[in-house]
Amino acid sequence: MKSRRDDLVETALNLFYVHGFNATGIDRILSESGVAKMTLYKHFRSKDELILAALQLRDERFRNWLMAEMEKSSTDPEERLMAMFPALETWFLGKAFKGMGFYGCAFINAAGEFGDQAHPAHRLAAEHKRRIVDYLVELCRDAGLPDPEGLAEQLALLKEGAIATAHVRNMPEAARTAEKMARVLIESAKARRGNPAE
Amino acid sequence: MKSRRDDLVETALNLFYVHGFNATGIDRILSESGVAKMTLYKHFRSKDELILAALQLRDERFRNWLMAEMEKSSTDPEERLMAMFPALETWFLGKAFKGMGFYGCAFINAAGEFGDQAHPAHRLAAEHKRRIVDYLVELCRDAGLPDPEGLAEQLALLKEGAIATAHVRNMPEAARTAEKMARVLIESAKARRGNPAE
DNA sequence: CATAAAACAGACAGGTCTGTATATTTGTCA
DNA sequence: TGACAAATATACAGACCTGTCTGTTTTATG
Repeated sequence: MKSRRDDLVETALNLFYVHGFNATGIDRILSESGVAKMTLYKHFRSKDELILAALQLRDERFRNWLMAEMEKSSTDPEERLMAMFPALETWFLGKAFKGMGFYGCAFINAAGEFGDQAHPAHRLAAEHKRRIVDYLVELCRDAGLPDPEGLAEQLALLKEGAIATAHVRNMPEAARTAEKMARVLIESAKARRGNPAE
Repeated sequence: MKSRRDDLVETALNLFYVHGFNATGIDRILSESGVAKMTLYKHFRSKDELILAALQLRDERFRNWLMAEMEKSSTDPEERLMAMFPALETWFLGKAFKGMGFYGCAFINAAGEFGDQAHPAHRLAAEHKRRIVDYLVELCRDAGLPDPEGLAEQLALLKEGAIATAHVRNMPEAARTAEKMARVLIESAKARRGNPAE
């Protein structure tokens, strides 16, 4: 059972994602969700709070989707890591979230609009990224890969690069580029296991 | 001799970069640049045109800076490629452009606010990224590296990933992560030279 | 069914935004 | 100095923005 609050946050997330935060007025969110203005301000103190709620929903939904994609691919941790990249490609192609095309990463976009590191939306974006890195570290550890923290940071950086490239340049194939790079980097890390010369 | 138009575009670029495009009103650009409103609309038809002019200035200035940083590092093409990453780090630390802190990539930010691929600002962002890739391809070729186009795309992807990571998570050290990755990828490409098995 | 909470419609205040109009001042160059 | 172009200040129109207020209707629950 979806509450009016859920309708609101859902609609807000979609509009913010497609058109940006500052460019999306609450009147549009209200008319598209069919919710009255007073109801909005009963649930949220301000538009900023609605933005935060939308980003929290996005964080939860995106990470759940990504982890599910990775985990359904295999039971092997290393294969699960590599499964991140085909998952990204389906996202880039607009096939990941129903009724929602690809407009880049909502959190990179949020950090762009709210450039100040102290802004709550920017902090939320940083948290989102950190949570994903944490998950990758876990998988690297399970896979028995050397320097799991360092390798997870590398894979996360590939993910960010693929997202930015796919969106700005309209190049969904960036996922495949990142995939190839990940393979090389993981093999290189393995080759240096116990042989960390240089 | 700087014209009023230059003052306008310069101030606009700074404000757009720090606060975002939609969040920056013309009145603020006018008051900070000390230019009258009618002068703006004599030089530009609309705010959108001013945004495009600011992004064009940014494109020119950023690429000139990056290429100069890379070229002053060495005469060897491969070393020049690798010099991109220390250059990125000085940027992330706010030491690249005087009086201008680091607020991510202006073009990633623009693509975020103007999500539609057909929007002129988004297209300009894509062009900016393509021009940088072109330069990297050229360097890869000069360095005699195999598959220069593919390798340049990889290095560009590392650059995007480092930028996004440095900005969203406030991690300037992402430049060093990307640098290490680049070294591995270049060595791997060389090792497969004439031996493109698998 | 009765009652209370929730959501509704719609107007409105106060501010900000882009863009225009008008009239005055500044600067340049002959 | 005189003439012309450029930039200025200021006011304003019209739209949009967030957030508030009032009163009505719907919905859920006992």
